[in-house]
Amino acid sequence: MARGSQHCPEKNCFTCQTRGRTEWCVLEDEELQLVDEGKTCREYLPGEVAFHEGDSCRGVHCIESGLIGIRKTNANGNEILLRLCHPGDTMGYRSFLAGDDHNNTAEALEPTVLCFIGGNTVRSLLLKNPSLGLRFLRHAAEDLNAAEERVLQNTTLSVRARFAHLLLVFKDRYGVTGENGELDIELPLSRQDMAAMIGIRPESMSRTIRGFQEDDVARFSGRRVHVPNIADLVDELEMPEGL
Amino acid sequence: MARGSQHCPEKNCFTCQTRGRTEWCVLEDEELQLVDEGKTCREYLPGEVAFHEGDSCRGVHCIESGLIGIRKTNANGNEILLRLCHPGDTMGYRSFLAGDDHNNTAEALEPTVLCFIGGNTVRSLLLKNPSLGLRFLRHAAEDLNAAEERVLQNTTLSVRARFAHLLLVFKDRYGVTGENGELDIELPLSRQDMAAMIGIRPESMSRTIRGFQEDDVARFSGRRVHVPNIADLVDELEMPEGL
DNA sequence: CAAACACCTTGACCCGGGTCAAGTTGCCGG
DNA sequence: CCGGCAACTTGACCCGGGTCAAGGTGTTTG
Repeated sequence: MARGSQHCPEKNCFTCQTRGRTEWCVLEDEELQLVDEGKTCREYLPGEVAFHEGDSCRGVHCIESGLIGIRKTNANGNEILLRLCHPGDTMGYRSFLAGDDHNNTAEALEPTVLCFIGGNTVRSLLLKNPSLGLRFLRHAAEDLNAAEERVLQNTTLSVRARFAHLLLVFKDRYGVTGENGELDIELPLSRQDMAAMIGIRPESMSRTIRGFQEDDVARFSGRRVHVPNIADLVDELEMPEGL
Repeated sequence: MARGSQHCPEKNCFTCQTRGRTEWCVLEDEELQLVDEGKTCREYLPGEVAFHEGDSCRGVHCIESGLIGIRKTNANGNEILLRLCHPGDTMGYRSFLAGDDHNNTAEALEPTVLCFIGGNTVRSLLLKNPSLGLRFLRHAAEDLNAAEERVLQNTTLSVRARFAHLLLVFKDRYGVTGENGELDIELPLSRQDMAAMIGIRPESMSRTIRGFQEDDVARFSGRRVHVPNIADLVDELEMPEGL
């Protein structure tokens, strides 16, 4: 195991770039002070794990910078990548609130700085400021809709359609849209991690990519993707009915 | 469309059998009074729908008695049965809290009585009593874990394993366990609805059932299931590694 | 520079489950 | 008792994606 992890210069919640767009934006200065004093920051290198499935959940993690992948493994050793977490996202709040152990694994996919906020701090904040709870509730509701949507997608759509869908999701955060329906994306993931996101094997990922290139839906070069016409990508979502 | 739906004699929240085990158990008498006065009750016959995907969400529904199936449909017309809701369950709180339209459909699978609680009532309760919000938050967290678990199951397990899993889930609510590992279940669903639960076609459901019978894992007769040995059912979950 | 290692790609093969079509069974209304 | 309809079953066929095995490519390490 790489010895690259380390405590890093403490970050400051008051000047945190992302706070305005997160659950924590509802905190009063006095409450934020509590967070700021109680938190611990740490840097993770790619491949390092912030928490494992089964670890007891002692608080929540907030992403200051970087990229985290949430993985889940089943009894047979199969693994999928459930979702990506970006700066500003708070991780582990569900296990924490449900009073469970962590039920998935958080792994850094890029160099990442996490702030850990202990359970006692979170509990007292929830009591002090009920709107924080409502914020998390709203977030959980949205995540839940996304997860159920995904259950449907994974059981009904073909691999091609699922991959097209994934690219369209990446578009919003990692894509640049050209004037005439063109699209360029800088992929945040390796092929095998993309495969894990849509629940297939790396070999199938390769073949799907090849398929898209043969049909001129998209052109891949390393982590760069060029889509000549977004409409073609959208069409992939509705393939089943060939008429 | 059957004209069987009707307002039914109003139910009383104070004497409701299931309240003690639900989110609403944290309400003070005065608050419960609000719910009781503001709610509307209605009976639904099998096949009737309480709300459709896309309907605007004006409040939450609480199940007094009966059984509800939550369905979700995608753009290509494929449909799955996401989960079942039982007496005491509150439905629609996620769309309500996220401020979205309903994103799935609630259909009665048995004669069912629902109490509808309007959005204004819910909002004022959440403000009055923050622990209600925390209750729902906890519930959402649990649902989310279940949904993510299901994403994993559906993409990694075989149909046999998924069906075995479904039967084991039914065991808790609809099963009677015998002394020597025997198990009898009274299925709450038709075959096609079971198929929809694990994301397969009715034909595959039939074949899977036949497979279980041929291997003496379970015997099916209408909605009655007899499992000679629960251990065999559990083994089905771990098939992939045949060693 | 070479060796080692991860990641990716390709081919050959196979099988689980979807699809289509044709029955069967069971239930309900007249 | 019969006719009609929905749910269920069965068979034949096919194809998408998994699996296994063998390279290829690129990057880090000694």
